[in-house]
Amino acid sequence: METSGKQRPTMADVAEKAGVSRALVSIVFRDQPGASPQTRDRVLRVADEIGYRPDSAARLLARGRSRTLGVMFTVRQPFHADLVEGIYPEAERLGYDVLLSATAQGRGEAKAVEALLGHRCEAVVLLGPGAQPADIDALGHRTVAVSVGRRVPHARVDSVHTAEGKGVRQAMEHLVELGHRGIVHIDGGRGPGSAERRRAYRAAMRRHGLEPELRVIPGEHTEQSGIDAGRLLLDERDHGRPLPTAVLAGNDRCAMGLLMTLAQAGVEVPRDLSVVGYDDSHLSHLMPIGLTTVRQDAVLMAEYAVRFAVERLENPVAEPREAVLDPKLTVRGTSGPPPGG
Amino acid sequence: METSGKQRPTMADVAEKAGVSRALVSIVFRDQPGASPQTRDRVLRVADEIGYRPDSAARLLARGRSRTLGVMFTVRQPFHADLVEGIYPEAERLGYDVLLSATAQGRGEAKAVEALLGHRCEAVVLLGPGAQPADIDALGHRTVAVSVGRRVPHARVDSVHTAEGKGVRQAMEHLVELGHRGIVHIDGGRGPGSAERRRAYRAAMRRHGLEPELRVIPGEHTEQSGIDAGRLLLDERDHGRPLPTAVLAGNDRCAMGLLMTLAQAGVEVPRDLSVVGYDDSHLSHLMPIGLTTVRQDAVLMAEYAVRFAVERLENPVAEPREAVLDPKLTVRGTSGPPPGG
DNA sequence: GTACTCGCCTGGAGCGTGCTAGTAGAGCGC
DNA sequence: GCGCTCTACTAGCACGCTCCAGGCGAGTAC
Repeated sequence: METSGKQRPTMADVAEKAGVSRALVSIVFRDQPGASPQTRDRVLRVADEIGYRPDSAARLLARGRSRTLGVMFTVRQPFHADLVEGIYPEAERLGYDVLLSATAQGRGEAKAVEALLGHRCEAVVLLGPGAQPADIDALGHRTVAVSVGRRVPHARVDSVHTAEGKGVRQAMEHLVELGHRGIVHIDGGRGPGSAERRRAYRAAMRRHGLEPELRVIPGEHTEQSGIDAGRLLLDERDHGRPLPTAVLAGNDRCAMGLLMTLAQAGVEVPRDLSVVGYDDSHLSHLMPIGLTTVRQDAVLMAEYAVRFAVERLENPVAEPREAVLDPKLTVRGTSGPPPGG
Repeated sequence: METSGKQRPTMADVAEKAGVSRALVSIVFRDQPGASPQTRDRVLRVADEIGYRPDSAARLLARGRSRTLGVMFTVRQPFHADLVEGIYPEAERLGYDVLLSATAQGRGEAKAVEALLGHRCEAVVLLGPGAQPADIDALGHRTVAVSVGRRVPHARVDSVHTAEGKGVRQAMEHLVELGHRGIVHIDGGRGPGSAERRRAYRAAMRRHGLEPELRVIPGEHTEQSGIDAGRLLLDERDHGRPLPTAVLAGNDRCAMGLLMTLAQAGVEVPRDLSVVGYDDSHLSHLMPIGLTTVRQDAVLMAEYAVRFAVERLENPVAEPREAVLDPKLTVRGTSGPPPGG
């Protein structure tokens, strides 16, 4: 079997071998009317035989449109993985191709987006973008863009996110009902949704008359942040300050870091301390007792994002839209009544 | 500011505005000799002004080569994230573009690879492929392919993996030296490298005269698998069978699941039980006490993979190559002397 | 002077598709 | 016979770029 060095077969090859014109092959492959069933069959058979596969570059160049959606994401965010898994099927359903571009060390968001645009993506879906609102707005002017997990108020982009306030409120109600008063929040810094979550936490504490107990530990959406916060709390305990009875983490990753630190220090969850996360990424199910968390429906968010992008492509002048999904508290094993309660 | 409906600017636009030919613009953008510094400047300035960005589809179509590497990966594998982060810079260094295609629910490896080939990737890098060797071989005949983390003995693909046996051996020496005898292995099922790791575990147990203690718990490379194994062990303990004193997990994810289960059950690591992982993915650093694990150098593996792909593109008839990297045991906090030792 | 090289630049032929306009042939009504 | 429609098909340009074969002017060697 001859192997390499071969040119990949083109439409012309198929056309010649099937004894038809290139245009006819094109028609067959686009599933358009204008070819008899017999010819259709023959063309497809020949194509399969010689291993022909339409060249998306040429195709893309020829028709004006690429029908491709670019997705910018961060490799290490489990929640992004959930979103990506949701984006693929919905895009396929609407006849769009998906191109992924990851941010990474030495490859910032700008670079990742450039790569997507260079590949002629018609729209860009940004998963939890950390860029300045002004930059996002600028991008929205250059192309169709959708921000997922972060609202960008006055920018020319659609956005999909959850009602952060509502989610936090549910979590706080849950904890307060269990009897908690000393509830600490580890926040997500400049991460998507953090500001809203922080605000809602503060409001909930005030509403329940717990203002004296209000405390926000600065953090970010990483495991390390949870670990750091955990160490801080344990350290303080060793110096006389009692542990809070519950912690509302910035997201699941942060909660996981915290849980590990606590476990290693012999603090039993939820007996000694309750922990609530945010996202309901796949991580949450992994804990043997399960992480109590605020569920953001990744699949639904992904579907909205794709649909927004596609619809805006069809009607570019529409006003920016915003989908605000209802989060839902998912009570699992890491929350319970406070020690003395 | 006018926004949408605009055609994206082309080379011709830049050429006209700069008062030169299209070919000259092309030269400037490819950074090739044949343009004076002044002209170069002017062209670049004009291009920037009108927001020109070379169209990679057209570019790709025009030169025969796409200079694009396709990467198939699994969104949820942290180690893949590490690899992807290593692939980007190396590919860029060698002048290649990177396209990612994820496997996901309802999107198998075949589909992911098809997408890459449709986009004219010259080579495909498979991260931990689970496909049949025959299929991988077939792919290797159709295009340049590199398998990472899994050797595919008689196939026409290059591969990069670590000397699994060596890594396991180091881990086992470490545990035995600490005084462990009851060492259990949770294996990785059909996951990449699992067979070799399992074999090396068995050999090591025999070599140290621990054959009676030899035990392999079937698993896979997921957190869930670690959780299940942990539950199994705890369950057995409750029915009288003593816990092993050490567990060699199939990979880090598995180890993490196990650790969580243990922590929740009050089993203290490493006092009551030592745990060793495999991969040294970012997870490992996250534990407060750190996970003892066998380090696979993701960056180095990524570099090899990219280089193999590129070199084979230049010389397609070369014999398949195999890079076997030395893993290195990284002792952190989850391993220590056995309870009675 | 001629002959040559060298640096800077242009014209035009592709690359593999999509798509529009058009053709050949069959069928039908008159 | 003619004119019409309909199906099955084809010719050829366009897409935005690369790259090759030059061209033009200035410098250099003889």
